[in-house]
Amino acid sequence: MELYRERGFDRTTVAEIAERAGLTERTFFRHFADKREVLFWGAGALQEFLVAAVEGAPPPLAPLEAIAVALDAAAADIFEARRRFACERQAIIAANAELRERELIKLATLAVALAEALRRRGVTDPSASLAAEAGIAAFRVAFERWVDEPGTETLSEILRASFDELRLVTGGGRTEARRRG
Amino acid sequence: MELYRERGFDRTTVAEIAERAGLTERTFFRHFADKREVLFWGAGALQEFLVAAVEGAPPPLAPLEAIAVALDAAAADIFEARRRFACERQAIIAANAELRERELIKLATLAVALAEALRRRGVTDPSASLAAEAGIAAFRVAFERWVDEPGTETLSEILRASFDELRLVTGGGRTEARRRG
DNA sequence: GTCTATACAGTGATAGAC
DNA sequence: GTCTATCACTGTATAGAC
Repeated sequence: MELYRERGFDRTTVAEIAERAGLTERTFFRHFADKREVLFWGAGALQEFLVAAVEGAPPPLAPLEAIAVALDAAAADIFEARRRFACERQAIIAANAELRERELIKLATLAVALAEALRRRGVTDPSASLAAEAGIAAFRVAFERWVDEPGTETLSEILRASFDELRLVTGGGRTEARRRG
Repeated sequence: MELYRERGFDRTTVAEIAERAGLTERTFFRHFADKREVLFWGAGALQEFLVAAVEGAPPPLAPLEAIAVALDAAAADIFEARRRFACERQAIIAANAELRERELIKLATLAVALAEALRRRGVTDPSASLAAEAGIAAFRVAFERWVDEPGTETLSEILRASFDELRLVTGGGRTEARRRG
């Protein structure tokens, strides 16, 4: 992370990382499948957290609501406490195309896992996939705003607004007829 | 494409591609930024088509409906005629993690472009981003089913069903109360 | 015996100089 | 278009820790 921040991702060699960590290059690759993976360490734990939250959501909740509840819990319990780290990490990722690719595949994997969790709740496909994908989209939009804007709004709050917008935008037929509330 | 199909993406070297095409390795990299980009040639044209379709959609259409109309046009005018090619290409991509990453970034780029097109229609953010992302999710789900199932259903038909499901799944409050129709 | 690290020697994608 | 360097990543053989 230090090196990536200091000189940028592609100006950093694995040899340098290994040296600063006091390890050999080969050992680095034993811990991380590739140079990018360093930045995606927490992804596994986050996914487990969210899957458990979806599975544990109150039974009467509709698919998208179960996803919303899970993401909201992650926002409050995981992200809020690590805002500075999340911002730095996001800056590094945003500056590099390869890293953005990896980020997208992590989110796509997450969506697949959440769809599976929904199926375990009895939701059938394609509803399960669509709810998971749409929920992740709402999260991404919220996360971006949270990271970009220095405001005092919590991720939870932004996330709820994002889900409201999602329901609005997919809800109506012609024109923006409905109103929030 | 031949080589990727014959021996797989990562068992194919750029030297081999260049040789079969009667070019030097360096020339290959003059045409394609990297080894993967070969498979994503049409992406630019598709994006232009969709952006134009969104901008040209009837003004009273709500954001998601404009996206749906555009994707439907692409399904009928572009994809349906190239089903065999689409399937082969998808098989190559599905078999390789790096290629799946590239595919996702292309779709994400497309979503951003469609969101911009919506903004040009007067839709504000985050509605524009959410409609674009949700629409792309519906398309992806439909495309997968079209490619995987050997049925006679057209992509258009599957796509419409996918959008119906999306509206359903994001529409209700608790439980799957509403019914299709 | 299993786990974790190292040393060493490639292969092949990609960038730069000309 | 050619030549060449860099560097991510892999295969394999080996050795200490528990």
